[in-house]
Amino acid sequence: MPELPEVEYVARQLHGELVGRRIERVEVSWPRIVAGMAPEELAARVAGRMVTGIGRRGKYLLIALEGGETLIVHRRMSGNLTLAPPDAADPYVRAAFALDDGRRLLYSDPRKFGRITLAADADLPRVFAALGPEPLDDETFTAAALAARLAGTKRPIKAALLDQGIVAGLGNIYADEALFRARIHPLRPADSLTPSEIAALREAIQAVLLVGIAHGGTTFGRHRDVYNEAGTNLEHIEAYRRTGQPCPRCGTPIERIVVAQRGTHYCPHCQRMDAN
DNA sequence: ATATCTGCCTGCTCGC
DNA sequence: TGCGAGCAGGCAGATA
Repeated sequence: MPELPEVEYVARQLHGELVGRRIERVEVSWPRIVAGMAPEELAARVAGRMVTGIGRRGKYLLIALEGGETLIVHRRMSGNLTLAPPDAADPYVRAAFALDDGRRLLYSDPRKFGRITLAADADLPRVFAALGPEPLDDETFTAAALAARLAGTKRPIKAALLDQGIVAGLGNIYADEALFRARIHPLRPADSLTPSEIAALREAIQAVLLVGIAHGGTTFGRHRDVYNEAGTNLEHIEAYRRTGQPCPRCGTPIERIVVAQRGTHYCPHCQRMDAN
């Protein structure tokens, strides 16, 4: 699933490919992909505009357009953004952006969970008001800030990490990886973490995200980059979906439990319920 | 208000 | 071998 690293990697690629290009036309083949307005309205407001910048907030990809509006793309479970050659036949394309150089930026999504919308730049702070800090921003994502958001909630720490209001951009893969790296049991009540554990968790979150970005993201299922290439970060995954396989640190078989309705993978030896 | 549950979707895996 | 059931899971919206 596309999480922060998968979105960030694609954002960096798109920066080089799209900035300065003009979007001449938008074709939507699955109307519900467009959120907040009719597909025809989005198409009309985007057509003819030049791309002025690419950004990311949490798992949201931002395509800034001249005229003060920004396309917001969320790939959810199975969405990909690719610059396909003209003959590419993909039955899952839900929207296509025709560029002024003849290429097309395709949004492909079998599950149809993804969403594309358009917002005025002035409204972006309000659109993302509920999102927590960017985990790779050292100014806002401090140990103190993380501690403050975890205080007062007894939810399992795994559930808290999946809450985009606590920290933006983590999904099931990198939440499991961060907890494994920080040696924290996923069921630990969020408000029971010690200051040193919170500091370790913060470091672990940043580390697993940076490793993910460096390897083009984790391709477990369908994630592809802009050039339709799979990411190679699966080789660096230590816990997620490794049920029964040996822990890279101690050799104990990785276990799978369900936390907050989601498959959760951890080492029962390295990640104990009692605080370290 | 906060925390948990349901629906959205379809490709894939598993068991009979 | 074929087929149906169940799983995967981010997020909006509903419910407790």
